[in-house]
Amino acid sequence: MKKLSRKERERIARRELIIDTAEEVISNYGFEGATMDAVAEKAELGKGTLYLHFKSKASIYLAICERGSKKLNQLMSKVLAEDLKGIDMIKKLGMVYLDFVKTYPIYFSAFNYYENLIGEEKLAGSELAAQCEEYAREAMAYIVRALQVGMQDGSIKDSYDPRELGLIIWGASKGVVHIAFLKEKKEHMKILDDVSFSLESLVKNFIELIGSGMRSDDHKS
Amino acid sequence: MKKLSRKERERIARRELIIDTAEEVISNYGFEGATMDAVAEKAELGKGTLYLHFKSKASIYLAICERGSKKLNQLMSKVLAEDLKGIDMIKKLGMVYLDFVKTYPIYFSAFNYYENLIGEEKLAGSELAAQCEEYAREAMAYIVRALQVGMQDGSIKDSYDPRELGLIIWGASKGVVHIAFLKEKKEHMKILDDVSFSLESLVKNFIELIGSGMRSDDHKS
DNA sequence: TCAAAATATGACCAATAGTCAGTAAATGAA
DNA sequence: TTCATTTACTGACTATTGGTCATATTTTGA
Repeated sequence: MKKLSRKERERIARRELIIDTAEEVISNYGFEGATMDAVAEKAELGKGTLYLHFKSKASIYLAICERGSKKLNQLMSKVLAEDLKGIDMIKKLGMVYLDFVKTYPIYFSAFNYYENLIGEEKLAGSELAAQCEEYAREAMAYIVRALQVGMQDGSIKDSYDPRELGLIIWGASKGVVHIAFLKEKKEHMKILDDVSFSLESLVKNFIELIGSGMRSDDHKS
Repeated sequence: MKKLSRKERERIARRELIIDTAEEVISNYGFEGATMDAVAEKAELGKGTLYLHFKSKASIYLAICERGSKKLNQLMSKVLAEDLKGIDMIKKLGMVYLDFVKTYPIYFSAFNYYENLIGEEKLAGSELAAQCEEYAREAMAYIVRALQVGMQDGSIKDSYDPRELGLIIWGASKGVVHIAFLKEKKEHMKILDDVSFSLESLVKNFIELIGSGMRSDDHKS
């Protein structure tokens, strides 16, 4: 048992090494520009070895996506554990997401990559894709939970269906952060150059905007 | 002059044919799966001919993106011409966008494709990319204009900066429609299966939500 | 009528994802 | 320790596909 355990640990370490290296290469060359040969060389492994751990290039990207989802969910779960009004939980979830994107831009890119794959087979029947989906479901559950808390404590209107509202908040948050994020990557997107607001300002105002839309009347300022 | 004009028309027709065919092939095989050979064959042209009109595969995708932007902007400009309260213009712009995405899903995909390219060179110095950017800027201008109308006619709070609010609305709308759109592509995204709302319902509620956030107090129900 | 210019073509090239036959290392029984 | 067997690794090779270019075809206009 000990022996198997060590082998298992080594196997996992190899896998992690590959993912680490892939993140590094992608950071330097982008998702398009990163090649399997480059990853193999940087990890000091033969290319074939990569394929012992991942069945395709897309799989590695999904693994990165999985890492990111896991990390984000950990951060979100902490917010849920705090003693806050529902409306403030929602706000804090928004800020946590913004912070996450700024701290780990590569995971944000990986999420987009993943979403673009949906619908184009490739990830059909993939273990990793299923895991990513599960994490996404979990993240969604946190948002819905916070909304329910808010409806319970009276800080959020209960005229919306929490699941539908959750989906809206999730989508809208991603959209706003996405657009703010594009702005940070200089070059192009001159539309954004006209607007001189920071990512923070944008997200805070967004949270404020939807916040005042969903806040129950007896909590309005 | 007549001769040159005819040649010019033929040249444009060829170009349009290629874009039409590319749209068709992409619809069948996805952006990843579509190959230049497939487009050439379907258009009954030699592959080299494609490169007389477009300098790369990405260029064709950008051309599709440009078409879509143009179309969307036409639809948006009509809304601006209507005699509506600013807040209702914003709502209508949202519905127009939703309708656009449902009617021309390929353009929505093309937009996403375009955005993913931003930052990864490839479209540096591209004529088409510049045109797409210009259209995006124009779309943004419509939203800002509608907000200004609303602030003027009193239907929208003037405590926000219209440009910042415009960016938020634009990003959030895209995010919500995006997530609702993923739902339509069956398979995967089980998170969304839990939620049985239609794209319409989602977008309407979203518009309602941000609407009540930005509506000026003397217009509140 | 025909030479020159413009246009079209597909065989070819380069890059890269993915494979596999062969090699090396680890294991564990004798 | 030895060696057969299993496991892990490798990089040369294949297949696919975006992009090029020498050649062929068509159009032009003198």
